[in-house]
Amino acid sequence: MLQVSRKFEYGLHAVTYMATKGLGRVVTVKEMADEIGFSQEFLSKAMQSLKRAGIATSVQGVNGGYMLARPITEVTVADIAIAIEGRPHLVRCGVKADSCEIFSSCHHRGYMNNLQHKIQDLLAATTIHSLLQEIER
Amino acid sequence: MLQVSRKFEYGLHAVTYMATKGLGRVVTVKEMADEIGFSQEFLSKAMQSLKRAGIATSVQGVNGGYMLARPITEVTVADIAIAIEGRPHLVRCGVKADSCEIFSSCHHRGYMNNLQHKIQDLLAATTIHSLLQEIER
DNA sequence: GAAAATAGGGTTAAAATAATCCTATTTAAC
DNA sequence: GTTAAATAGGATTATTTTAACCCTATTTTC
Ligand code: SF4
Ligand code: SF4
Repeated sequence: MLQVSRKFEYGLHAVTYMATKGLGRVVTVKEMADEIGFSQEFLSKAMQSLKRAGIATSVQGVNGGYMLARPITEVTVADIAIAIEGRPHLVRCGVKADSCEIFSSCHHRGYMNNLQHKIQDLLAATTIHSLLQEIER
Repeated sequence: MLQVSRKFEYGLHAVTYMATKGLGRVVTVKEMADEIGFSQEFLSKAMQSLKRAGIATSVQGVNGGYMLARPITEVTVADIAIAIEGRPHLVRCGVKADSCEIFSSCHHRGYMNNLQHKIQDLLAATTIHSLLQEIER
């Protein structure tokens, strides 16, 4: 319950890795996978999600790779979570109303949605910049 | 990602149901399952967890059932989550260190654990009493 | 044209969650 | 004391979600 997905962790590690390499530097998935210690294939999927969300840009072909698309003060942990998992839904009815058999009589929805927004706000409160400072390697 | 388990929702509904019935009243799983619209068997498991955690007490035998063990101002949503799912672990290494292949070189753990505690605090900030008020049926 | 890289569809494997089944025990009522 | 209504809980199965893997296409530099 309430566990972050592996793909999100892959993505977050990739972003902090790229951030330490500087905004202009192009890094390959292979390089990141080796450095961080992740599976290249799966990390590649995470990168594709980050690209689609506009967090990273890619360069194809030989000498290609990924780099951050925006300054690290303007990307939050929430952005990465949303890029990779889509907007989080604490309860299933948020995704699809009729996926819950008691939807019409449920009185908890408001509170749950509230909670969800607060969690999202928590994630949005950390930028990659502040995360790196907190990490202080 | 970050979705609450079904069992937790069962448990939370059961607690708010019992709360509206008053502290002394004994209610059966069958009654709750019918009223709320849940599967009796599965709700029963949730109730057993609530009992073990000291949130509900049970009376066995004919005319038996469950009732709340503590005043609703002293039970929080976090208590229910912990009773049912155990303490939440946002990342797998929280449960078991060697479940993550990059554990020894990971710099994100501190932040993740921090985040986890903040989420737990969010849940702990709502008592059943305040939840009922927020719900205002 | 060869090689190195991203892009991405599709399938399989593993794990977590949810649901069900079944039996034991407790206790009130008759 | 027998029956019926209830909790207690182990065990299994089904379903869903997540993670991993495979394979091919495309892009681009040399
Ligand atoms: S129980 Fe309520 S909040 Fe949870 S999924 Fe169903 S309708 Fe949504
Ligand atoms: S990546 Fe880091 S935080 Fe996540 S499970 Fe592994 S060690 Fe823990």
